Amino acid sequence: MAAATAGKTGSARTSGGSTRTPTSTATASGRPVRRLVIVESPSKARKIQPYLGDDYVVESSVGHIRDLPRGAADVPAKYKGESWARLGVDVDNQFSPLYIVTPEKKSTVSDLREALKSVDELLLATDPDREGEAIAWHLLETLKPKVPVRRMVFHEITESAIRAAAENTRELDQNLVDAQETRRILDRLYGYEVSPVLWKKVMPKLSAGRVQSVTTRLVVQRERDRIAFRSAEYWDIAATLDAGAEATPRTFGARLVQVDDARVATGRDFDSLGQLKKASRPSSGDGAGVVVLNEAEARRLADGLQGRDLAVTSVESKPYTRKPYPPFMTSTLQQEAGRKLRFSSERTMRSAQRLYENGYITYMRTDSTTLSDSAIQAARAQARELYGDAFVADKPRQYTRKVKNAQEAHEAIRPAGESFRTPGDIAREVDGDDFRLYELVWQRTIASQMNDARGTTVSVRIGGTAATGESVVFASSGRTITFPGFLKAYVETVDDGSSAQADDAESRLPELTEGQALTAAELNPDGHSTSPPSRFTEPALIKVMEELGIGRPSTYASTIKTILDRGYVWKKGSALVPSWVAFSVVGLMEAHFGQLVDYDFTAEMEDDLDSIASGDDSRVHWLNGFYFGAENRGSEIAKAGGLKKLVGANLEEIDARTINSITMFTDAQDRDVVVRVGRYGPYLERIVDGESQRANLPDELPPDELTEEIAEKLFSVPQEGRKLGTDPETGHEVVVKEGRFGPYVTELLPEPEVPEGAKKKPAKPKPRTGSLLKSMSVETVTLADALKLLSLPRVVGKDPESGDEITAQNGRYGPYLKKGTDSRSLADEEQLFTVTLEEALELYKQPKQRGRGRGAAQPPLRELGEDPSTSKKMVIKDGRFGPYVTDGETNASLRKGDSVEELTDERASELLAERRAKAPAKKTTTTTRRTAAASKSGGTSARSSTAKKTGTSTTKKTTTSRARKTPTN
DNA sequence: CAGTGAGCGAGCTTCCGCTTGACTT
Repeated sequence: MAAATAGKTGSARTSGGSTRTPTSTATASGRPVRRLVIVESPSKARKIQPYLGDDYVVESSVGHIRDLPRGAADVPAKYKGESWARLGVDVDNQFSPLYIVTPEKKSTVSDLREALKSVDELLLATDPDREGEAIAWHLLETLKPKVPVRRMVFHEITESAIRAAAENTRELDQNLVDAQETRRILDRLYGYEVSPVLWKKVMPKLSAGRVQSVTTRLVVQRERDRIAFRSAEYWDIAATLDAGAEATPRTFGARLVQVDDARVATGRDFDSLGQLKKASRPSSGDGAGVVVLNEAEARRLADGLQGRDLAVTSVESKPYTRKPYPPFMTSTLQQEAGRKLRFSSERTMRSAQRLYENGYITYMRTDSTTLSDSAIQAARAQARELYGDAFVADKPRQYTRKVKNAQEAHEAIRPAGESFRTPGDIAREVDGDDFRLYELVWQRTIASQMNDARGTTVSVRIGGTAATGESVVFASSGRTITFPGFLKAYVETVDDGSSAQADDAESRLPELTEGQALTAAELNPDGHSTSPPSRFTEPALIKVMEELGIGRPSTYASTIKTILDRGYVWKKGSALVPSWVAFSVVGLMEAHFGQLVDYDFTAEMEDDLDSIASGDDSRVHWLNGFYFGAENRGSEIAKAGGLKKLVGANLEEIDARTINSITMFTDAQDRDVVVRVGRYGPYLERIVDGESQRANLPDELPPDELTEEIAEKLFSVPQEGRKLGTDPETGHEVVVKEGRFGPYVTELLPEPEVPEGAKKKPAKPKPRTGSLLKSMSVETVTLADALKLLSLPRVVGKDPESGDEITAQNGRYGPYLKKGTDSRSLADEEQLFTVTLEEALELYKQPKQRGRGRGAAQPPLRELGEDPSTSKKMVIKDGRFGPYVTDGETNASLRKGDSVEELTDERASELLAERRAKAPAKKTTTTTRRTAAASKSGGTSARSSTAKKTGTSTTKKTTTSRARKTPTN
C-alpha cells in the first residue's frame, strides 16, 4: 500500500506525548519492557543486538523507506490528475511533499510493523544526522506506532555507548527533519524542472542536478583550461657542484635561481593558461622581478660560468616534521585506493562494503576522521608491538576536522573491533581487492597514532660571477629524515602528474659552511616547458567535490557513475574527459542557470539548511524564495525571481542552435570552426563560400586535442562511409553511411569531367541512395543488400485501368506502393522485392485505412467488460506505441506496471478517465491544439532547429538570432 | 550529415541520499 501524506501533521512528536525519561524497565504486569530498536543498516542491527540483550529487538530500515514518487507511474491514482503530480511536491500548497513507501521497501515496512506488535516501546536509532533524523520521522509516520516512541542516538558502536544511548533518549528533532525535507524538495525541483529544459534544447534523457551539474562543470572547466593553455618555455641551468674529495656526497645538484637582481622564473611563475603570472612580470614593481631565460641566454650564461669560482653564500637548516595523516573517511579512502591500488571509486566502495558486512572494518560511508577511544588504544597497542614505544605518539591523537557540510554521524573508517587484526591475521579469510583495501585501512589507522616524522631540511645558496659580468646565485636543498615515525607504517601517494614530492623522499647534501669554495663539475642549460593542468581522475574529482561540499560519502561514487552514464564524461585510462554534450549542457547552465551551477551553491544551501535546523528559518519560507523568488533575501536564485520563472523564461529564450554550437577557433581564412552537437553525435562545421562544410568528429578525440591542424585534416577527409564494394553494373563504389535519417547506402560517383571551354560546372548528378531495412545494420550490411536497396524503387507493373505505373519503394514510414499520388503501405520490407502486380492491385482495391494490418481490421488483444462510468465496451488493442485500452472514443496507453493479461476493468476505466481528464476538448479542437503545441516545441527543439522544416515555425527570437549569426558563420 | 507519402491513443526521460539483497545471465 502506498502511504501518502500531503504535508506533516502534528503526529510528528515522539513518545506519544509522554515525557518519561528514562523509560521504565517494567510493565504494569511486572514483565520486563520490551523495546524495538530500529537502525539503518542490517549489519549494524546484528552488531548491536547482543549489547542490548533479550529485552530488545533490533531491526533495520535498510536506509530510507519512503521518498517522493520517481515518476508518474509511482503516483497513487488519487493524486494523478494533480498539476503537481509530475514533481511529487504541491508547490502551490506549502510545498507539501507526496511520500510513498518505496516499492522495494514494502516488505521491510511490513516486517517492521510485525516486529512492532510485540513490543512496548519503539526506539528510533537511525544515524545521528539530518538524513537519519528524517528516516526516523518517516518510520514514525509510516508505522504509526501505538506504543511510546523515543529517538535514540549514538556515535560509537561499543557496548557502553549503546547501552548509554538506550537509556538517554530524546524526542525527534522536527527542525532537523524540516531541513532534510527542504534539501530533498530543493533537489527534486532543481532536477525535475531543469532536466526537461535540457531535453528540449540539447537531447532527450539528459539530466541536471545540484551535484551532478556542478561536478560536470568542474570537468568541463578543466578541459577548457587545457584548451586555452599555451605552453611556455623557460630555461635555467642545472649544475653539478663539487664540494671536494672529503665531502660525502662529494657532488650535489643545484639550480640557477638568480641572475643579477632578478629571480629566474620557474614553473610556479606561470598561470593555468601557461603564461607568466602578472605578479611575476617585470612591470609589477616587485623588486627587479623575474627573468624568463631563453635557451640562448641560458647557454651564454653557462658558458660564462665555466671554470669560474663559486662559493657558498648561505646555509640554512630547518627541522623537518611531518604529522601523520588522519584516519580514512570515504573521500580519502577513495582517493588513496585510487592512487595506490588504481581502484575506481565504485570498486573501492564495493570492496569496503564487503569488508564492513563481514566485520573487518567500520562503516565505510562517513565524513568523520574521529576514532573511538577503544580504537585509539587498539591502534597504539598494535603500533607499539610492531614498531616499538618510540614510534607511538606520546598522547592519543584525535583528528577533528571542520569541513564543509560534515555531518560526522559515524567514526572514521578503521579496522573493526576493540583490537585490530593485522593483514596477516586475515590473509586466509580475505583476498583480492578486499585484502588490499583492508591493508590500506589498517596501515593508515595504525600510522595515525604514531609519532611525527622528524628530520632536517637544508637550503644552500651558492654565488658566483660569470665571465660576462653577471652575478648569479644557485640554490640547492636537501632533506634528511632522522626519525621516520609514522612514515614507517604509511606514506600517502602523490597524485599523478603532480610535482609534489612524497613525504618520505630524501635527498642528501654534503656538510657545507658559509664561504666554502666549490667548483662546478657540470653546467647544463636546462629547458622546461609549462604543462597544462592535468585532467581529473576519479580520486582528484572526488577530492574537489568534497572541498566544495557537494555530494555526500554515500554518493561520490554514484555521482561519477551518473555523469558517465549520461555521456557527460568518458574515461580515457583513468582520466575523465568531458564530452561535447557536456560542453553544451554546461554552457547552457552557465548562461541561463548560472546561480545553480555556482561552485558555492551547495555551501550556501547548507548554511540555509542550518538555519532551518536551528529554527531560525522555515522550510516553506525558504522554498518559496527558491521556487517563486524573493527580492531582498535568500539565495541568488531567489533574487533572480526564483526557479519557476527562470525555467519558463529560458524555455522561450534559449536558442538551441547557439547552445549546441561550440566555437573552437578561427582557421587560417578567419572562418569560425564550430563543433555542433547534433542528434547523431558531434560534428565539425565551418562556412566555406557560403556553404556549410562538415566533418565527422572521431568518438575518441578529447576536446583539447581538437587543434586547428587536426580540424583541417578532418575537413579534408571526404565524408566517407564503410566501403561495401563496387556495383558491377555501373562500376561505382558503394558505401554505407550514417545520415540524418539513420543508416543508408549510397554510391560514390566519379567527379564529372568539365568540358573544355565550359563556363559553368555541369550540375552534379545525384547518387542513388537507400535507407537500410530494419533487418540490416551498418555493421553487417553486404554489397548484395546494398545493390538491392539501390535498385529501388521497383516497378511492379501497370494498373490496367489507368495505365499508371505502380512502384514499390522504401520511405519515411516504411515500405509502400506508389501509384501517382495514391499510396498503400506494405506489410513487410521483403515485399518491396517480391510483391506481384496482382497483389498490388488487390491492395489498391482496399480503401486507404488507418491502423490496418494486412487488409483486415486488427483484432483486439483482449476484450474487457463495460466501463462502469460510461457503460461502454472496452477492449485492449495493440498500436504504434504498444498496447492501449479504448472504448471506441477515448484511447489510453497502458502504463509501466500494467499488463495486457492482468488489466482489470477498474484499472482500464481509471486509465480512460485520466486520459479524458487530460484532453477534454472535442476532436477538432484537440487536433488544432496539438498541432500548435507541436510546432511550438519544434521551434525550440535542438533537433528540429537544425532541420529545414522548422524555418517557418521557429520563434521570432530564434529567427533573429540566427539571422544575426549567419554573417559570422 | 541523404530527401520519400500517410495520419495518428503517446508517454517517458530527470533529482539527491540513505541502505542492501533479489533478481537474471
